[in-house]
Amino acid sequence: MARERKFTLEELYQATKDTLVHVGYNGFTFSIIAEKLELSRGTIYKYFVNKDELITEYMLYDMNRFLEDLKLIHQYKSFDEQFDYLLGIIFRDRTIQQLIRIASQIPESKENQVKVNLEKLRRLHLDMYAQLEDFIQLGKVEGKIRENLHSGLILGFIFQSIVIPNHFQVPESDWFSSIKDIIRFGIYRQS
Amino acid sequence: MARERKFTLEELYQATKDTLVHVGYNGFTFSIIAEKLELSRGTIYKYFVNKDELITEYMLYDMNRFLEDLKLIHQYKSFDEQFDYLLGIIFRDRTIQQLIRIASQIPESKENQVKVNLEKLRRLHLDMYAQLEDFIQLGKVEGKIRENLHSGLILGFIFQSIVIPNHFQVPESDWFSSIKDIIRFGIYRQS
DNA sequence: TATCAAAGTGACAACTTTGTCACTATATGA
DNA sequence: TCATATAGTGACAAAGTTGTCACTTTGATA
Repeated sequence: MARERKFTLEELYQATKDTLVHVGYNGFTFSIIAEKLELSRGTIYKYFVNKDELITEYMLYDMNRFLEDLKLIHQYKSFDEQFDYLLGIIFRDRTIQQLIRIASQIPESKENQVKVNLEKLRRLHLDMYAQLEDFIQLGKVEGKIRENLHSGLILGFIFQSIVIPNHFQVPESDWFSSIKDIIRFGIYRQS
Repeated sequence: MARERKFTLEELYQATKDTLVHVGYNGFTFSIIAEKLELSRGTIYKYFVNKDELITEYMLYDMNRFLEDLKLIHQYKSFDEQFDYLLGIIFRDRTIQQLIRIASQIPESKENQVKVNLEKLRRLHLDMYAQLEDFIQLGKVEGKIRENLHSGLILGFIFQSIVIPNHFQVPESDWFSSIKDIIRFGIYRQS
């Protein structure tokens, strides 16, 4: 009983993600999205009251997806296996921490849905951090990682390393395994 | 023979840097700068034809300053000393690679001065890379760092590590020495 | 094949940002 | 104290962005 839609929610979210990563929160406009999806700008307003609502809805979607993957880390019992698994999912989803940083730029909105979404995002972020904290603790209990390193620093290292730009077009799998290697053992030759 | 200026170039550049880091290229406006310096917007146009010229002039200034510091690395002969020195200046100037990323967002301008500045910036960036490449080679020749690691990855690792956000307010000097430690030896306990 | 619910459009007003310029202010020294 | 060079201002037009809405399109189904 209705006309066919010209785009799917997934396409819209993909365009939102690409645009956010490319031009940042302040460069994000509905015009850019409309052009990418070959729509008129007005159409997007049928689904989202403004850019903050679109951006936060997309972020919730993507963050939930990432958290589902993250929670599967418990399938692995040893720290080494968990390390491999975690690095794999972060590498696949390289934008996650960039999005977290962008989320913190969204101004306090009077739009109620945006407020609610930002609150939910904050909770997801805490949940994510709790999962990761468990992972670090396991590493310390197993004696795999040094106890004197602050876990916030270790996690920061992991997330930042993953997004090092591969300017020299090193093949993806070599690049990825070198990153894991550096995180584990650093750049110095073992004496 | 003239009226006193309400601001110095250093103050203007400082405001430019803070604003760029805070809101990104697309969020940058003369209004924000004018407000910070308690000026009218029109005043800034007396000195810079538009935001791209201000931003690129500021970046040249800051990049040149950083490169001068970087070149002093040759005062040190051993890789270990160079490593400490380099990490120190990058840590002091945490914004450098963020600025490099922002520079790549400035659109091709028809304004001639902006074109020239962007070209100069590209050359400075290459010069910087050449210096850093020497540093990595020294480390490999001395047998300090592993030869199988791509130097682009090592440098990326160093620059990204420095900007890990210190959410937990770990004292600056502890934070800094832990970062150096992880870069050298990774997060795993040495067996 | 007529109906109608959902999808899409583009023109409009309100608002913001950008760049210009005639004008005002002030420190210096003739 | 007055001439003048440089600094600063705020009002304006042009351009871009945001949000709204009456209208058109389309496809399923009665």
